[in-house]
Amino acid sequence: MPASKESILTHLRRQIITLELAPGAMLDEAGLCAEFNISRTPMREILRRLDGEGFVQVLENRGVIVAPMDLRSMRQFFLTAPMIYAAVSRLAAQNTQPEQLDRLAEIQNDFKGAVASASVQQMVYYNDQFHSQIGEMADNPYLQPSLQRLLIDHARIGQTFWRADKQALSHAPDKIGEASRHHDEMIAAFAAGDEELAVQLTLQHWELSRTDIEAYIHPDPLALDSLMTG
Amino acid sequence: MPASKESILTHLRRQIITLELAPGAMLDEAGLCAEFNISRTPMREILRRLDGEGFVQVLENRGVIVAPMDLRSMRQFFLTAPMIYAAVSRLAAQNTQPEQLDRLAEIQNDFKGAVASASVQQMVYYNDQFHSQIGEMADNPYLQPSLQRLLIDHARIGQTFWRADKQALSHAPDKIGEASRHHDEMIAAFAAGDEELAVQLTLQHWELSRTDIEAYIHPDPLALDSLMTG
DNA sequence: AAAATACATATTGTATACAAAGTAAATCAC
DNA sequence: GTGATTTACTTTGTATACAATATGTATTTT
Repeated sequence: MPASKESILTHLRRQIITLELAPGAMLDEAGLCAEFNISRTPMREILRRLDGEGFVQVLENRGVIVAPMDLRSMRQFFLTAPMIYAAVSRLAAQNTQPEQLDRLAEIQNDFKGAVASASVQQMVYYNDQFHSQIGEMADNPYLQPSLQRLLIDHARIGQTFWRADKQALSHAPDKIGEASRHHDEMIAAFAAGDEELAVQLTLQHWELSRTDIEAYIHPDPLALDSLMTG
Repeated sequence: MPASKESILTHLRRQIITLELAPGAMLDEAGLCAEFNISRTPMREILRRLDGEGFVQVLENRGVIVAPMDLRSMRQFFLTAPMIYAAVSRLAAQNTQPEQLDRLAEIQNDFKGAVASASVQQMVYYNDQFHSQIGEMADNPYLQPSLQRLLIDHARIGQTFWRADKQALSHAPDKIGEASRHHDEMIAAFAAGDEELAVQLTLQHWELSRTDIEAYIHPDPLALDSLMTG
């Protein structure tokens, strides 16, 4: 039996943000059709839709690739993310519906489960879901598409954030725990409709992620120093 | 001979932002196929793409409609537009490439031509192109999709802005002329790489548009007053 | 007569066959 | 042997036939 289009979309989106499908990787149309038991027409529609959402790029007459991550746009990412995240959080705090908040808490629960089971892929996935849900709550059709694009690359760029192994955890401050605590505090801020707190927490959360990513891209020069002098 | 997909996309986008196709209007797939001499498969692809860009909505098993304009999202529009426009202008001032600036000047020329010939549809179209081009110059893949969505509704909501007839022009301040002057000054600011000026002009430009739209939605209550007392 | 069901019709979604474009390999020229 | 051109093959794009879903009308039932 063929898989539903919606489930295929969800599946491919998850594979892309967890890096199961590498940026720039070619997607084989025929192969995907076989994998999900559907014909080319609906599969092509799925791939075009993923293109519209920024997950893949359709190259005319030359197939489909997973959206590449060039360092060129990295700078734009760092400039744009805090602005959009803050704006979305503020709106979410203004507009939160009770069921949406319940859903957010549910996702945060799943996220904690992923942390407990040390599954990086699930952490990445549920963290993405968490921030997506805040986008839903903001209920702003103009910001939504930019937020989604930021979240795709944030999930992929920030992958290392979640890869802290046991050794690192015992030495370094528990970043994952801190991120999770932010989530809990954000839920409380949304519940209270406290815009300012929501924004403040969002920026703290961003800062945590940013420093980690920058440390990865731009490792501490002292380490290099000791290599040269030692 | 069948029309190219690109030309059909451009055509439909133009029809939608100029209100030639009304918000919420049903689009007849078969009719469009006949009109452009292509089969259903590529036409469906075009419609899905327009959905991804926010021009239309594909309703599962129930056809395609031009993206509706509900008053619900109007508030979000007013909240979001100045933030995104300002951010895009700043980035554009930072990144402007000479050829891009030439193209911007070219569009502004076409825009002035539209003003001279008093063609509202062309004014709407070239004004949209002008601001789209600034988006190109900003070269930020994360902001681009939100900007595009804002521009779709800005073009449609602001339609009345350009409909100032000769009578109105002789009495009221020349808003169209002012908007055009803003465009010229923005080109100069981009050419000089003057971020602050570009942002300031963009916000002035927005303010001009905003007051006009609000005056239309929310007419001067004094007129109502005189009706009641006279 | 009003409501509900069943049928006919129109429209949308999917599968597949065909056409066109791109890619790679082999042949030919130099 | 190297480079260009032709040819075979693979992959993508388009047309069309078929299936499924929705809609509107007519009929039946109460």
